Amino acid sequence: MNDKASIASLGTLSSTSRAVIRELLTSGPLPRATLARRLGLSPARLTKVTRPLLDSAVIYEDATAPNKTPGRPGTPLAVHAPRYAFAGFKITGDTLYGTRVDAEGRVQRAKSVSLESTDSSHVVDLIIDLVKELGEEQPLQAIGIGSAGTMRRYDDRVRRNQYLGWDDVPLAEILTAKTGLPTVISGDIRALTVGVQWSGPGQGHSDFAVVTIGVGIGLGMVIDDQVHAGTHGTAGMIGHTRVSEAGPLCELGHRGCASAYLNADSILAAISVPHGITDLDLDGACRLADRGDPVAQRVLSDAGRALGVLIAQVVNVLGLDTVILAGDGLVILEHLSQELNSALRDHLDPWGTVPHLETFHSDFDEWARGAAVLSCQWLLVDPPKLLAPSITHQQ
Amino acid sequence: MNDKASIASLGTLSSTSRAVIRELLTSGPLPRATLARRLGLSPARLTKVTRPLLDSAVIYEDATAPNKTPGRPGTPLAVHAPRYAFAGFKITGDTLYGTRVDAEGRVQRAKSVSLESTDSSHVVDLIIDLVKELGEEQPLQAIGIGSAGTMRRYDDRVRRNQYLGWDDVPLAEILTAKTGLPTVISGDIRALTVGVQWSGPGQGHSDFAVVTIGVGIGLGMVIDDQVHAGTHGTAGMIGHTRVSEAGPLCELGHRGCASAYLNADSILAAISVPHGITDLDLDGACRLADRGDPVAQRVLSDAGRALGVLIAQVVNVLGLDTVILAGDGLVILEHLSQELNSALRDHLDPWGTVPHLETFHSDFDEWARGAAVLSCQWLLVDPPKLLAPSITHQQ
DNA sequence: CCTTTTTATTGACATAGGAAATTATCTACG
DNA sequence: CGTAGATAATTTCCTATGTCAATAAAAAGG
Repeated sequence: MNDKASIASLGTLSSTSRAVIRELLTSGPLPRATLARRLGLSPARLTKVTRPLLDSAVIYEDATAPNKTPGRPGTPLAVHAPRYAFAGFKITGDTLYGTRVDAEGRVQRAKSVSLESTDSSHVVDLIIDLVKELGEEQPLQAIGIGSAGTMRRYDDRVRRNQYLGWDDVPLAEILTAKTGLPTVISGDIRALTVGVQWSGPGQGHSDFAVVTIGVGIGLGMVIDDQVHAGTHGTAGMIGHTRVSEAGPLCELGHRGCASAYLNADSILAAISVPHGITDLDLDGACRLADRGDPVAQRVLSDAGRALGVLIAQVVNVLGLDTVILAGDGLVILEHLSQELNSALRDHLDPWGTVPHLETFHSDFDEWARGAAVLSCQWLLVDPPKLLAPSITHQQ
Repeated sequence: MNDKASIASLGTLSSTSRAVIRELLTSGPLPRATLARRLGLSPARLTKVTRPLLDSAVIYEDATAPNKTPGRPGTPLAVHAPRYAFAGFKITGDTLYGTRVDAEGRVQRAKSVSLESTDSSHVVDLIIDLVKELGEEQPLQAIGIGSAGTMRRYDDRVRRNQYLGWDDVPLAEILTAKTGLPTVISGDIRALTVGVQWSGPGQGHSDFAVVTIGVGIGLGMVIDDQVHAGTHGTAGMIGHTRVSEAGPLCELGHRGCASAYLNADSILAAISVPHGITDLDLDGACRLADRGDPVAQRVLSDAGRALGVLIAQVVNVLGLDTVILAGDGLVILEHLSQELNSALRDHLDPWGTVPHLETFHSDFDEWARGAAVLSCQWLLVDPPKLLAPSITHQQ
């Protein structure tokens, strides 16, 4: 009949429609019957909910997959993911990484620019330029930003960012005013975790943790399908957990804390100082260890032990069976897996279960991608009140 | 008109009605307007939802509280809590503790019996007898059971209980068959945590942890208003967290683990062995420390340090601002608060916030009370499908 | 007494959802 | 090849849940 225009924003759909899309995005194409069972709806309702989504080309009927069970085969529904684009940014102390992804989290474009200053108005200008550039070919649904700090899961401002020197910058309001796009802010590790959850190795897991190593140590966690940030956004601060009473000092003067063993700078200093060398990087450290250098070997095995202890503690508290390792420091992982595993087993509670460890090799763009996926999740889970519902059901 | 009979089971109410009752039970009497705002409903809906609840005397209109703001004062609604009774049990290795509580978690009766054997059929018989006795004066809404083990939040069976030697006992099914009452099983620490959450010091907090010391170390956590149990019910297993690389051995042969410092038996052995005494209890240990006994003082301060490290780790992972200390080992707390606080501050992440520590003095009945509150929460949050809805709305 | 302010109720109406019957489309099997 | 059995999807009809706008109610302060 009346050919409705396509849906402007996924955030204006009804909660049931959004639940359908969420399920399709996180689980892949599914027939109506399966969807109905998963969402606890009747088949009748599902037909009624999906019809307007089909009419407006938010979703489509997938080619019928071959079927070996008796009975009429279901026609899988799938989201027209490429029709919906999201912009995601990661702000580090010196660089702004930006990506455009589709609803399934596939990166369509990526671009990074150096920060000339950490002044918030400068960074805002850079973000706006990048938003315009990324949105040239296709309108954007939302903007997601990840940076260090103590933001809540879906926050509207940057809180306590030590690298940028920002405290309480209402970035979402500013960007929404200047771009007209709904914007959400989150801690970078939380954004990465959402990327892992919806379109990474966390898919299909209701509970897991992401542990990142690199400049610092990060912990993101998904509990009951939700990213957990803590009351004040301070969850996952495990970088200064004491691993040993002896051991090296971290930059805060803690002896034997995790960052003193695991931060890239700590590892490099621990190797290069005794050897009197400079210009070492993690790859170089690994090569040294491969060649039998005792200092490098010891430093890396100590790092492995520290990581094992950390993971064990997280698993003991949360009772997880999946932990995903990520971060740019991951190159050292194969040199420390032995110590890691033995420390993990040694510190796990005997009544707990040994978690499945997965590695997720990722660069900085992956953090920006996570922020984009975060904005998509935000629209589909907890959309801001902006516009009137775009489609209604008729019986 | 037709004077409907009073509601048989709270579990048969609609989800909105249950949300209203939940809010009233956890926040106390509230006027309709406030209730509507908190639950995200329109005032009109609230009037319509609460009318049948008033008609059937599930709730009542409280005496109007004095009011100083302009405008018509609201009439607070309150739950007829004493009309609804729940039975809660805690099963230890040698005793069964039973309580009957009302919907607000107030204990109406309590009784405990010793187990003659840990045989499940024997324990089942004891529970059934106690259920009958507790339900004499008033019909029971549900049964809640707490025991050690790796049960999920609202489970139907006892899994891996080391003290009873049970593994996979379908206790809920058995008890429902024999008593006709909906039954829910949970880990004892989780049951205690629910008691703390709904009618204890956790009221009003969306996120907090309960740490218990006594025979063992327990950790219960509430995240986003929900008790967290982990995928396999193994969350909160922090008893064997390594606190130090030196230190005493625990019963599993871990050197310097938390139980080696904090379990009642460990503390008592550490003091009585050097002194060559027997028959020491925790009160005695405290008296020794008060009198200046260096062994007792050292053992207790070590315990305080261990507890501080444990709490810091939990807070670092979860980002909590409230931690509640409980358990029968709490008597030693004032002797170790100094070491506890310094270890806590020393091990907390500098970007985290120092949590508010509260103590909750409780006996074993409190654990049974928690199980009863758990069954109430279960009915109101996630009721089993048993009966047809008992009241309907008419426009 | 009247205005302001907030709470509570009412009735008209829209939407979300389910149950049961019906139709559609596949496999298995004689 | 045709039919029985199984499962998927739709249709029809009904109910439950919710909003909106208008109105009444109950206080405080002139």
